[in-house]
Amino acid sequence: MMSYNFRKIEAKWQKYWAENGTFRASNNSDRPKFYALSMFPYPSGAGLHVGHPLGYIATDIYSRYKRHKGFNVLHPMGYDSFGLPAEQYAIQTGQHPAITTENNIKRYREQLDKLGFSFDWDREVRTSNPRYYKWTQWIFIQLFNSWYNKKSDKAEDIASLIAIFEKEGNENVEASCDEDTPMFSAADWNGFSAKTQQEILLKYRLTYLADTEVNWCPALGTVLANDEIVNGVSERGGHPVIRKKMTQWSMRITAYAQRLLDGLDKIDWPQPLKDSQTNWIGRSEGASVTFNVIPVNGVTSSAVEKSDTIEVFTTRPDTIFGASFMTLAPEHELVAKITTAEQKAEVDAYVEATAKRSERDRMADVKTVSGVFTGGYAEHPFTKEPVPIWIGDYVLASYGTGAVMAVPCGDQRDYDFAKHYNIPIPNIFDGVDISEEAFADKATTVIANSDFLNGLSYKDATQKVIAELEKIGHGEGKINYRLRDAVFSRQRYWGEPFPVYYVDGMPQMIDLEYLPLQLPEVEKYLPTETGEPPLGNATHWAWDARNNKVVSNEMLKQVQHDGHSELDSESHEGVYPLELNTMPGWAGSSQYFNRYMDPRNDETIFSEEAIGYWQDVDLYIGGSEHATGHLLYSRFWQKFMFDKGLVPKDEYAQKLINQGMITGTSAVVYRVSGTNKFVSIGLKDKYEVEELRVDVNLVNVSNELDINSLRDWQPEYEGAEFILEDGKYIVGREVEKMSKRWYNVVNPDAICVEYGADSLRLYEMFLGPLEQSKPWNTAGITGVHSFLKKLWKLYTVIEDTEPTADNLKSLHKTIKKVEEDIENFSFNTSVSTFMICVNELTAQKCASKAILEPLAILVSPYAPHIAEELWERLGHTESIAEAAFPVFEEKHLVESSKEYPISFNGKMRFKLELPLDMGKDDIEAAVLAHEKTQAQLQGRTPKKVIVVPGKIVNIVG
RNA sequence: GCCUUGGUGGCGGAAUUGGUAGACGCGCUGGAUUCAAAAUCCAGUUCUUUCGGGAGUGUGGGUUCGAUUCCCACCCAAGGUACCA
Repeated sequence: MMSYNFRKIEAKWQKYWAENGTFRASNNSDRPKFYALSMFPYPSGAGLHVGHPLGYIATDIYSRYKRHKGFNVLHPMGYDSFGLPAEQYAIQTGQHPAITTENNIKRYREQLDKLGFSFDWDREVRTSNPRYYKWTQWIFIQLFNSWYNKKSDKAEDIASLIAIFEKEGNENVEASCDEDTPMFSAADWNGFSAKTQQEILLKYRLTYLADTEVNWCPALGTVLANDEIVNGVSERGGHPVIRKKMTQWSMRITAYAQRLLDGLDKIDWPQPLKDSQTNWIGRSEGASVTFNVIPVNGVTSSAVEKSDTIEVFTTRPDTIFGASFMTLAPEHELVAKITTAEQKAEVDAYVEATAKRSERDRMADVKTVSGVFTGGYAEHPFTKEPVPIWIGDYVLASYGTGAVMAVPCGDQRDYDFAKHYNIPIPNIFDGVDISEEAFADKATTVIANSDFLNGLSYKDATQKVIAELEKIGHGEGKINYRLRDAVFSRQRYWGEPFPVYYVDGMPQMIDLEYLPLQLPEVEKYLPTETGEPPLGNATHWAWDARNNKVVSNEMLKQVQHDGHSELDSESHEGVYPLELNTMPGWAGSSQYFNRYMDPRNDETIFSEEAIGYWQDVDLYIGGSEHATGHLLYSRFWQKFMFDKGLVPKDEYAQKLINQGMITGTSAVVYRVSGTNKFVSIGLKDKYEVEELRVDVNLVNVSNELDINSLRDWQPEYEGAEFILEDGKYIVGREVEKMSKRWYNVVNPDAICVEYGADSLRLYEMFLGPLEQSKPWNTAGITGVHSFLKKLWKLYTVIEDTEPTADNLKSLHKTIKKVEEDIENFSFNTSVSTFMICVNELTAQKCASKAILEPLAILVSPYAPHIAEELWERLGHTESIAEAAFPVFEEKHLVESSKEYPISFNGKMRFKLELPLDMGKDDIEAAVLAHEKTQAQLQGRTPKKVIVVPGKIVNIVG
């Protein structure tokens, strides 16, 4: 038999699988279904590094295992191919993002193919493919045409809302809607103009237009995310950033806050991930309380009206009698109104200063207490005492109502504020000292100095005060969520276009049959000179609503408006401007898992048969960095789809696993300061040195640097001198994130060439538990590689002989362990188990087909190429992929004797072989009679002897 | 600060319901084979030791015949989150 030629074997079977469609999944089968999914990648220009396939390998092992177990397995792969890097590249080079993306996908595909995954490539999706994003646009339209009915607790068609409005107005409607939605009767509704009706409906739709405050960078012409801003200026370029209101599409995800929270109990997802979603949603129970603003004599801003109120949300309504002031966010709409003449200058200055700070800045600076008194007062709803109104930037406009009733004795922030500005701190807790800090322990709270709440606990007082508030019409129990509606517009080119055009400023959806609305070509990928998004550069970007097609912008009449030229939507009979924003990155990934079920369907997003058969994802593996992004938005869309009766499950992934990060092991060289001399690590302490990273690929297993290759690597090393130890240059090692800047990125390609995909797959699993992050060190791969060579050797002779008892024991031990491991996603321990098994069978000189055949199947999910080759060698003509998983039989593991560990006070001191059927007393006698026992005891009499038959003997004394 | 996860040899890690700590692999040491190297094979490899043994799973306590495993307090690291009313 030839040696293990993995290159030939792997190429052979990869070709075989592709040609035979081995992993093509059918949408109907008598076999039970199993849907295994890995998060699809963004195809970046850098290609895959060894960290990427970790999750894919795990999913692949599980998929292959399930196939052996008789399941009809769906295991698809695709690309999240809209995104910023391709657009950034286009801005720099002018190359169309579609071309960049296509090239990157090609490279990804080549790399993935080399790793031997059992993907059903016939089902590949790409979010940037019009045939795919047609359905992203379609879902957007579904959301637009829906509202959330809190009575039925689900999304309903907007038509049902209109019907209610026509019949009874909105008084009895309980819906998730904008805060500023006015009340109207049926008569009002029917009297509204069509445009007004549209405006009102927009306040209810699940996707809607709203003025949202964003971080606008005028120099870059785009909105920046919080983490793209550093110290108030853009991270790229250092341009100033301002807070600006922009009209943007939003997703009413808040409607689903409670259901997103409740759903977490039903799914088997990692606890940390559930926790971060729970925190993100941020449910808090409390009450909303309304304070009337007191008109003050001598207020220049006599705008204050009797009816002006401040609504606050509090989780501690029980402490309402301790409220000694109120604090509004500087942005609060009432600030200007209630500020008195004396305070105006100070307040204005404060408001302006706050506006300059980014939200992130404000939040990072927790220590500084700052605020200004407005001069205004509110009336305490119970005591009717005036309560001074302050503004302070510790109150965030975006949370709750942007106003708090400050109870300094019970809240540390309020306490600090009150201390700083000498505001009284009334104590409303019984027997508690608040001279040093606030008292916030709910559990031991006893209310005092609080009228009808005196003597009550937190719980009772809360209940009572809410009832009283409701009675006097000053508040009610309320649940508040931190979760905010998600902004869905991006001022970018490379994303899904909205299927939206505007008539008289009101958004209109393009009819389903004319989708997809394809991304237009543009000359430049930057914002326009007038600050419009890149799509504003398109010359062919207007909607002809009569012929239902995109037409040239020239069809739109230009009119003068407010002194500058604007598109007039009334012109040219039925030609209207199209939306210029595009959808965000998470749009395409929010339903891709369902689309895989029926990816070539152009009639519907997926057929009822397909979704009816596959139902949901059984196993989803991906990175934890998506915890509060993709994994929350996709749950939201799924619940919406469920409400619409489009999917049978309201949670799409039953089980989810986060694979850990693979960190890189950087190589460090030490340059003697001010010279071009490099000193080996063992000698570095004798010099003053700087640490520099060099390419890890220049270093061998023993941390020895290949100096000649280093000289070629970068010009700065060409003339370098090296101070060696024992004739070698030894580098230092540093474990850090795998990244180009540390030169520690390891590509799978070279490893596949040198050791093969099976070695790489095994090694990635062998590194450690799937969920944990662990350092990569290519050196260790020789261990699994030589295991594969030993495995190969084991099949040199194959005979039809009866297996020995030892053979069977080795095999069945392995079956049991490997099966348990796969079920528990403990793939690292399986690899050890295989090694042990092969070592044992080799020692036993096993050649029995009855052992080697099932062993090949066991190995096949992990190292599929070699398994196929061995399977063929065993005489099979069909792929091993569908071979039945071996069945574990206990009888082969039954032992007749046990090597008992004999411990003294819990410490094992020696071992003693005894029959397993020996009784407790006999064991005790045998152990006590043993000479080593006597030596241990040194004449003492044991106080106690614990015998656990089949396990252990412990002697106390 | 809060939440979560983790802390075991030189390194990655194992120990499934409390029962032989360090499986398996890397690296290292010695040996065989070889003209030599690679590859392969064999032996050893937690620390300590007066070679009998003793200590040992981040630290300190506790429960137990027995604790890496359970409980309490603390320390450290990684990730998430943060003036959330």
